[in-house]
Amino acid sequence: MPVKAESPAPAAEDELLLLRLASPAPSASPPSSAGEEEEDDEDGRPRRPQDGARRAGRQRGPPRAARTAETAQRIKRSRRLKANNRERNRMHNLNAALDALRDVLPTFPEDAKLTKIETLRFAHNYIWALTETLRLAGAARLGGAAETAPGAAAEGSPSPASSWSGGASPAPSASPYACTLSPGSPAGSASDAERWPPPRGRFAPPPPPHRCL
DNA sequence: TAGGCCATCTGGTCCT
DNA sequence: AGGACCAGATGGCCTA
Repeated sequence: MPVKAESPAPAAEDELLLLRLASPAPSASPPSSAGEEEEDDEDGRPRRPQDGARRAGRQRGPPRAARTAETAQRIKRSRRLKANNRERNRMHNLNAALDALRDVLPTFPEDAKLTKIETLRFAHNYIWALTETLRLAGAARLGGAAETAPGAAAEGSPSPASSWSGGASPAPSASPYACTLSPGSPAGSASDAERWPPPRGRFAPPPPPHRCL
């Protein structure tokens, strides 16, 4: 399965993150927000002067107001980091689900990795094709010979079983894969994002005639 | 080098 | 209040 080594192991990843966050990384964060908080204290806690020091007339550290502001800043930063962590995990979960989806989708060559958008579109079409196959098989079992005749499938497209079985070469001619929307399709234009088949020689079932993602 | 894809950070919004 | 979800911004990597 074509899973790119994209992220370190979760535990190590967290440590990496902490390391990165502990030192102001030059490239890790966008300029819009990078300067927002500079605080990378060693311990992350506001310093509390010893009792003796407090009496010493000379105040050590920033004045009280500054300290509370600093604390607020620190709390804010801490929450942000936690939110970042959650967001990262969320996206990792999403990617894991996407990988699981990739695993059950046939591709050619087998180790080709579909992009996210391709995976979703392919899955959509694949499900449609499987559904169509089931429908036609059921119809055939019921003796609907006329319905299984070539070209009798949805809108004149060939039977899915014949059209995309076993790594058949994808586009015979442009139209069945081009996703140029049958009439009434709600999807707008067949932009480059909707090109079909995908450019890297992937095996792809025909898109459903009703609508393209 | 431009463009596509991706991971990450971030702030806003909604929900529990 | 805190977490989930979302969309925008940004920078890195890869390929044509």
